Amino acid sequence: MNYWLMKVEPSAYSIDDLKRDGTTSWEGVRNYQARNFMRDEMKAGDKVLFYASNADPSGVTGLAEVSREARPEPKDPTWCMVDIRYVDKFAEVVSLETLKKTKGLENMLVTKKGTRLSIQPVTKSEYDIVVKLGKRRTSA
DNA sequence: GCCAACGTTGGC
DNA sequence: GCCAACGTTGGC
Repeated sequence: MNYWLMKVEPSAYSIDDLKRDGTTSWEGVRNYQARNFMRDEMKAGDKVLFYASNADPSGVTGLAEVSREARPEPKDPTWCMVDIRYVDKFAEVVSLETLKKTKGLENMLVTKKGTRLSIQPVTKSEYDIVVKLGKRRTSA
């Protein structure tokens, strides 16, 4: 079982879109490193942190899981896509700022400056911490 | 909208 | 194979 973080701009596709659609094909990745993660390491059932970039605030907005392993994109077989399935929408965005200041997440790639990789591996421990943050409701 | 950081391209 | 120029990403 592997754990991932997948980035997308909410203007392109949001957790609400995924909730509505149930599953979606993750197309359009045009980065070799990200493609190789999908092609070589993503398995059905892997857990996904759904991350909104260029958002207000940017951060993890919910959870998904890999429902179908990588296959070539029909129109552009150099690249490939997986399917992901909606799992949960967080009550509140776990913002990048929160990720940065949470103990145990210091090594997450997304918190590091200049990391543009749109699909990133995360550890189980990092995944669990983010889920805990996302499910926690603020008392305010 | 700005701009730093990064990946890719292409001339040599 | 180097590296400058260019395009893109993404936080702010």
